[in-house]
Amino acid sequence: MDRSPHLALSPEQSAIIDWFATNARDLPWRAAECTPWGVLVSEIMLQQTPVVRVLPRWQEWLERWPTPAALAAEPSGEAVRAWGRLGYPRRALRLHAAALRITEEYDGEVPGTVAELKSLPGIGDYTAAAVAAFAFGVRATVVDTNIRRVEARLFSGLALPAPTLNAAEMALAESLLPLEATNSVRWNAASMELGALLCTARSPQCALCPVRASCAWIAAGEPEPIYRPKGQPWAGTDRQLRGAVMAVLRATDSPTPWDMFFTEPVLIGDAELSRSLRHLHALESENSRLERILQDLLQEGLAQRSAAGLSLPG
DNA sequence: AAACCGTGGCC
DNA sequence: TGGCCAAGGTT
Repeated sequence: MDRSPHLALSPEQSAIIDWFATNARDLPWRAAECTPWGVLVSEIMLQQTPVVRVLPRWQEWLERWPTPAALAAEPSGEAVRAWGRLGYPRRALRLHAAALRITEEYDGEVPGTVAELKSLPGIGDYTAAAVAAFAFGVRATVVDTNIRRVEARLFSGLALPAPTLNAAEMALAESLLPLEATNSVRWNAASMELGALLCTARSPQCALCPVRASCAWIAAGEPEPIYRPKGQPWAGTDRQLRGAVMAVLRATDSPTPWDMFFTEPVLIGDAELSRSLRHLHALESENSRLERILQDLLQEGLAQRSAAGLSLPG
């Protein structure tokens, strides 16, 4: 009662936070007993990856490596292998590197400030703010794709946020962040969840939205997006080839003979992967591209070479 | 700044 | 069916 006026939430913010209180998903990294390490692992896994795909991997990781020190004690290749098919395996490598830094420089405790978190590999603006807010209760401006979309529609009347995060969006997000820490965390989590569950990129469920009456996008007549998102090609790309090679390396503990990547048939892993790699190889009149890909993977530390062939670092 | 980096599900 | 999308980071 009787709070200072400048600490008050706007009606829209109160409505979204109230909606979150009864509609939030029961995700394990939101549990009270979840450690900062658990939050950090979840945030890395969730980068560009749907929740449903993350859930089983996150459970496995936290059981196997309940602390940063536990992960740091194993070779990075184990992290990459346990990453499974989450995609962007560099995330696993960087998370392992972050665990090493946390173990050595922070006595095994995940740091709790945005600046410290951002200095760790694989942690950028979003993840640093998210871990600080959700694991430590820090007032930090969390801006992810969901929050950007919610704020673009609700306050800017746009169908979608800009192609890349810009200064105006950041300023808007900062101006909206509640001053009091607990409320700021609630706002971050609630606006993100609204974007994930109702205010979705396609077919938003406005009928269920707690702030539909004050939504600038609805008021404007739900205009179409101003731009056309750039699609990312896949078939025949380096990414597809890298993915196929990584799948082969993940599937076995023993090094894959180097020549096996250039000769047919590739009989490692399951049949689907074998077909995939053979197909890609057949498309190449030269092997220079595959050679380059393998060198890239070696240089990045996603793979290591030995006399016996190529394998995950171990 | 724009391109690159995996994967799979959905309409 | 295939383009779009998913709690981004790095160069």
